[in-house]
Amino acid sequence: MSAARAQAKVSGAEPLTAPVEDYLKAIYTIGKGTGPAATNEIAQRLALAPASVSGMVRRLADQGLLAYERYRGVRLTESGRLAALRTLRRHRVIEAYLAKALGYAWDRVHEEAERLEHAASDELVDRMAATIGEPHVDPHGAPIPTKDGSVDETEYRSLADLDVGVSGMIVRVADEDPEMLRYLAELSVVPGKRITVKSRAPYGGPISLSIGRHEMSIGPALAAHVLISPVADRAGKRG
Amino acid sequence: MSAARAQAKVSGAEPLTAPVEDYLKAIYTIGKGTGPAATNEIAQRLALAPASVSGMVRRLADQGLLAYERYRGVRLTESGRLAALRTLRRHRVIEAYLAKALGYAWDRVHEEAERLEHAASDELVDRMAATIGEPHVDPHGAPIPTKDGSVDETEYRSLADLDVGVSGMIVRVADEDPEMLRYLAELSVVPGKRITVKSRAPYGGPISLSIGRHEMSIGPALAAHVLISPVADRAGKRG
DNA sequence: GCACAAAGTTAGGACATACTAAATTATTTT
DNA sequence: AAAATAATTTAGTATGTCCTAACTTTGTGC
Repeated sequence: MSAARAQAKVSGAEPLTAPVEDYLKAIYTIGKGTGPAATNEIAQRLALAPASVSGMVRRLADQGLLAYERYRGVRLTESGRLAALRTLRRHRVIEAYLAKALGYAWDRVHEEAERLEHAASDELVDRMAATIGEPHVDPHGAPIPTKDGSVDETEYRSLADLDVGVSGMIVRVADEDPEMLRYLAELSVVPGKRITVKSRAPYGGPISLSIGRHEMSIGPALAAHVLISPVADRAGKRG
Repeated sequence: MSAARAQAKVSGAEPLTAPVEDYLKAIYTIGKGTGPAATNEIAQRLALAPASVSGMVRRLADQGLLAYERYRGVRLTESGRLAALRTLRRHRVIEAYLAKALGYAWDRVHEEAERLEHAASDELVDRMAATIGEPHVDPHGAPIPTKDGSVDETEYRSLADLDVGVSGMIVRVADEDPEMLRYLAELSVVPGKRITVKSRAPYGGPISLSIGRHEMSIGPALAAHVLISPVADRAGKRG
């Protein structure tokens, strides 16, 4: 497990607004923590006009949350990264809590968490986490940052990239599209399942899989949203 | 138990903003549901300048949530009253849930609920309520409105108004001041306790009480925040 | 290396919410 | 009923977040 650690600079910060937290989250996930994020991509992820993003990133840069050069995209500063991780922790703990303590279906937790993450205090989130046994991942397999800003940054391969014959453990699926999540659950494509790629049709054709006794085939667009931790198969071959 | 019922006019409403919900809640509690609320009182309760309230109530009136005549105060319309009750239900269910399911102290639930009430969906609130057994009151004894907009509107007498010798059951205490709540808890002045007024000093002097074996005395300002359901005492006398 | 496309920014404006200061209306006192 | 006081509103302004339209910069293809 590769973990990134952050110096806990105790910003004397007033609380961030909901839109600001959303920007930071988006920039974090685009840049995978430290990388740059393009204006257009931020805009797309937040469903905003690019012009709006230009304005906002300037303000966030003034507040010291971003490093920003005109026309060059943005990058989180250390304090911006920590703020993003706090929000991400909130979001994922809330998702896990809703699923485990309140019986939410896994395709419904994202939307609810998306609002609650801006209103829940750190104390509430910590109590939720404690109540359900300090989970390390949310219901879709996304790692939950710790209070001090550590997070598992292992990069997994997507199911779309696995070679034929390779087996792996499903570790994570994309969490935003409820319909997709329901479909995946129907197919038993959920974190923790062992999966084997049986065959792949060329030119974007279907990928055939087996999970336990079940056989199925899915398109590459869907497969790209399923992340896999490779494990040796019978022949000792790796992905 | 007197209950007020409301015709569930299914407004095709976009969700209300947090400030709007706060205004409606304030107006509801000032007017006890149907009465008028003065601009100044709304302003005081929300810690805003009166001028800000004038502006807002006009917009709310335009939206059909309030009946408003310049210089005459406001009154909730039926749809405004229902919206206020929805928020109040959210708030109180959340308070009860935090206390019962997550171990929050009763002096901390208000602040957390104050933020969550604007972010929680009806579904979440209903699940919370179901999980803790559909409570009828929050941790401070305030009645929880039902989903269809009914609420117990019984008006109780405050401890400050009880005559000497009278006994009663504590049904509710004011919920906003954490320090006061901690003090009351220390004295066992909590909902459900049987209380008897032993004596009252004149000119705003202390009120002497007994709760079980405990004897104590408190000032009238504090007593005013404790609501009592009168019960016959040994002599059959009533408050 | 120039022209065009893509990406990004600025300009100007809207809306919700808040403020202070000044004006107005309502109420109370004398 | 006039004057004084209290309550409320209007006027003008600020901030945060968003928009569209027009402009500028960057990068690509020849």
